[in-house]
Amino acid sequence: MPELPEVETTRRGIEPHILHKTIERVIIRESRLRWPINRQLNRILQGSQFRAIDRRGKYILLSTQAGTLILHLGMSGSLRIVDHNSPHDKHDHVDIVFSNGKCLRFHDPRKFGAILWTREDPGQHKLLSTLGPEPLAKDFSADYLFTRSRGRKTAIKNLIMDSHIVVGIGNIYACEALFLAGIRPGTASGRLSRRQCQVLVEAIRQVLQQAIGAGGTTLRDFTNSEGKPGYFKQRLHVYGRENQPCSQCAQLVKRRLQAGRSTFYCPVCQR
DNA sequence: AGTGCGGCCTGTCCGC
DNA sequence: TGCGGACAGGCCGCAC
Repeated sequence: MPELPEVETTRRGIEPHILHKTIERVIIRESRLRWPINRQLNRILQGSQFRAIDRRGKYILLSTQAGTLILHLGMSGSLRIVDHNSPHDKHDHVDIVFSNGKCLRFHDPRKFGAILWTREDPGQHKLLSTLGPEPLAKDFSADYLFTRSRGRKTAIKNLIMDSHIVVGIGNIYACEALFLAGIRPGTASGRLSRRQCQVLVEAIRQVLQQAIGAGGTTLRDFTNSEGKPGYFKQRLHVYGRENQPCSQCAQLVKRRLQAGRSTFYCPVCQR
């Protein structure tokens, strides 16, 4: 589900409610996520506080003095702030309960998400150490993308969805950024010109920033930390719009499968 | 090293 | 109504 804008929306939403709040207990109802949750989490976190709420790519990092909780929402995960006694449903797998009666609740029907504990610098963790740059940071530049795409035959859409190249871009925003940049999603990465890399980097930044501003995209079930949807769906140009007219030229938007994922594009505006 | 899949899960929707 | 199959905001880990 969540790409960078949804994860950032979630991070901003939970931060004021959990930063520097004392953890009373951790309730694990289902530990079988993508990787098993550490069963000692209650013992580890009890009595401590989160001193920073960060994001790296699609990971949310909750740091205590002793270590860091690494959260990933997978395809269907969400985090909400609720009262500790609010009734839970069958996919509410974990509660982190604070002494002020508030609760950070992890919900994930498909269980592709993850909750991992590490005592090390999270940047050194196996899952994070090989990640590419943040798309909104300076080191994600036209030069960088041009260099990394040289010699690559893989489609440009797949390349920008590869978190080892650049983090945070999933299926929706890859399609949207390529539309804004006027580039066919199936173009071999190595054939992009320097100029096209420049345009694409700017398009990625633009679409992510605007989506963050709108609180993310809700297609079906994404909700923010207050349980409310994001509003970027209304501003999608191609994603989910197969056979509907392109917003620029009225040609019908096409859908095709790329690496097993649906790709949407305008055959006229994207070359 | 780069590329392409299978697999992890549950839910929903669509056609028969 | 029931049932099978396709599909869904991700990504690791494995073959080739």
